[in-house]
Amino acid sequence: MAEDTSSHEMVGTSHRRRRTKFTEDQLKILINTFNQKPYPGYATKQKLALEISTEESRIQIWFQNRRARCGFQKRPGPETSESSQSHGQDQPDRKFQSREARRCRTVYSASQLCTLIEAFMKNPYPGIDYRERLAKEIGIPESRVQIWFQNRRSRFHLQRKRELVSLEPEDQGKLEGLQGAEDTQNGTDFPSDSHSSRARTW
DNA sequence: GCACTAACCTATTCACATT
DNA sequence: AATGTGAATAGGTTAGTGC
Repeated sequence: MAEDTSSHEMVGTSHRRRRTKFTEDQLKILINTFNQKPYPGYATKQKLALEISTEESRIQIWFQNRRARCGFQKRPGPETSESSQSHGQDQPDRKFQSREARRCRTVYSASQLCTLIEAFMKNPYPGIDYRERLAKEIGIPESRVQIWFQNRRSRFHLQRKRELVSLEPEDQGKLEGLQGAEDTQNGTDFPSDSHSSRARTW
């Protein structure tokens, strides 16, 4: 109970969301659903969220963590069902998975993207407070902002990898050295203030 | 301290629209 | 068909909470 968004006043790098405490009843419902459907679709998650009065994104995280704890290690596989034998080695149980529909794809307007990109260039690891502010500003749920940042960072990393591969060996050395040096959060160097050259293909 | 677990991360894949 | 990108996933780490 030490939280509350004012405990640290920070630039936004790592201020986490307040930890959710599920009640016994909530957990009962979650576990029950999990036992029947470890990979619920969006509709199920929404319904659950309503039922136990929490956000859908919390349900999503709970299922992720639960699967990890329960040792799930196979995706349910694309809903092609019978067709994917090529790598269908040892699906645990291919019953429950005529996969339910995903959340509808969010379509961002140009101005929303502009705001997001600008924010990303300032800070690729925004804390909960900043994400919420941003979400409010552009009128989309905070969970979407979080996912957008995740995808953006991933693609940034990917882009950098590709660059490294295409560089001369000597330049690679330089770059790698640099990386090690300014490594911030997770072993990466993001543009902290000025984004470099390519910002727009992804 | 330690165990448990929500929150968060990267890397990868899926899915679908656009080019 | 290739590309771009939001959504979902596995698997890992960080950190709050309760004992």
